[in-house]
Amino acid sequence: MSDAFATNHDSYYPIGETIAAELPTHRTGELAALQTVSTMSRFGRNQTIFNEGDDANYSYTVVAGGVRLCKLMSDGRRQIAEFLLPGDIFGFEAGDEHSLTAEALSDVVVMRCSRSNMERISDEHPVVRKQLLSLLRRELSAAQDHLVMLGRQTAKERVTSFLVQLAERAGAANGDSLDLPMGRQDIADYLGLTIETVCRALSDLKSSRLIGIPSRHQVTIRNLDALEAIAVGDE
Amino acid sequence: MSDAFATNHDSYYPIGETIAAELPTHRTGELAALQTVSTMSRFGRNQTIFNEGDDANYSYTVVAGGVRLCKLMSDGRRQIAEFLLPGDIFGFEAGDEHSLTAEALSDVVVMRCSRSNMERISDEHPVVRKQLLSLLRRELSAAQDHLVMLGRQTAKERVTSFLVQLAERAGAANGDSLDLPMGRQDIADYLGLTIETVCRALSDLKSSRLIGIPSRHQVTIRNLDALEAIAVGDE
DNA sequence: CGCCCTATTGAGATTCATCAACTGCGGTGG
DNA sequence: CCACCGCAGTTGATGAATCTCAATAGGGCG
Repeated sequence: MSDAFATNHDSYYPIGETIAAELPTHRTGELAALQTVSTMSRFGRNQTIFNEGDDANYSYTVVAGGVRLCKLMSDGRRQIAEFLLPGDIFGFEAGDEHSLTAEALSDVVVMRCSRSNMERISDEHPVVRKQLLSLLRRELSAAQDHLVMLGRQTAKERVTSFLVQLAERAGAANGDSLDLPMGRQDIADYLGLTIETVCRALSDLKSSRLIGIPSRHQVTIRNLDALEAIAVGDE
Repeated sequence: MSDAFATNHDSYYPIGETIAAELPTHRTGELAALQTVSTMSRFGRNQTIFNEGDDANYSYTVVAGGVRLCKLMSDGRRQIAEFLLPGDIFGFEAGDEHSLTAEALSDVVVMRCSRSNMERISDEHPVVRKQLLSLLRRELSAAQDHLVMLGRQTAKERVTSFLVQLAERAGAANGDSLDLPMGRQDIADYLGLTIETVCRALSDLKSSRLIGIPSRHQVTIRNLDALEAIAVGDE
């Protein structure tokens, strides 16, 4: 879980377009205002961005790469709460401390915005404020779906739901391939399963011809309808 | 799950103190402003307050009794996301629709506030706005803890964590008794277990003398430290 | 080419779910 | 006042799903 090679570069950007150009606008939308007061940072694979319990001085937006947000139990058990892709915002906390640990799934570029700037901007711009509120509620709603998955779905249903989620997020259809920026262990920790169970479920879907697995980090959707049916429990 | 006897009475209150007096102030705090534009309603045990997918025209505050928020799968599997006690706010949604179903655990009294009033007040009062934001973030943080429970804890740990949560919420110490307004099936659906497994775990804790079970709806805390240790996985 | 890391597959152990019987309590009515 | 009924909870026996442990495979990189 440790990574020696990773280093962390900060670089100050003037303002605006260069950064904005890299962001999928459908996700960040009007939060663009934040970019004007943000700093770019870079993290290597498996590097920690912040730990649960750290002072929550900054919020972040993913620019490139992927991030996982997780909780660790004292004996090492891990639960991943969320995978973040470009455009996603994280580290925007209730209290003084981060409630989750953030780690880079792959090499990742993030924009960092200080808490005070965040608050100032959201006080000044009702639009930004509403967006942040709406962001939180969407996250809450996503967490609730995640609860159903962990509490009431079988292993196969969880893995399938996960793939369907990714497919929807990417707007993928039959024949398209999905990128899996995370490893199998990450998927297992997101789904509350072991890595072996995840593998078996994937192999199973593959031999049923619902998916293809051209490489470790790619899955081809072959029959999205069937996957959606399995995800909801219609065998 | 259907209940014939339950009926629903609405009654308009003038303003203020009579209602405020019934509320535990530590929870609602300055959200008191909402009370001035709220309506009181009453629901019987197991009665539905709103369904997932219903138009989210109102937000609610529990005044007396308990409420469960849950998700249902098409085949009847149920996951309870949250139990609400007096002072808790719910039904404050991201989109046009409620993302969860709300049902009365017992006979319950709620204050209802229209979405438009809610938005107007939160636009006019920065304090209320910040409180709602903070409320959402606390809920999100609670949901994340719930994810760990469902994804990574054993049955015994889950049941124990649940009791510890209740004890903390009630500020209970060794020797104190907790009220369990919900039934065993509700607990099971909250913890992602079956009713039998919940029973066995409770019986187990009882025979280890960590708790007492004077009645169906009460649990006596005998050794909170030991319970907390089990909840975290220190056998 | 060979090593290392990740993923996959296999066999046996364990936890929890399922199915079924029984208990205890509160309410109702004789 | 007591007997019966019904529901919620508890306990027991069995089985299935998933975890654990172990061996094997595959891909990228020095």
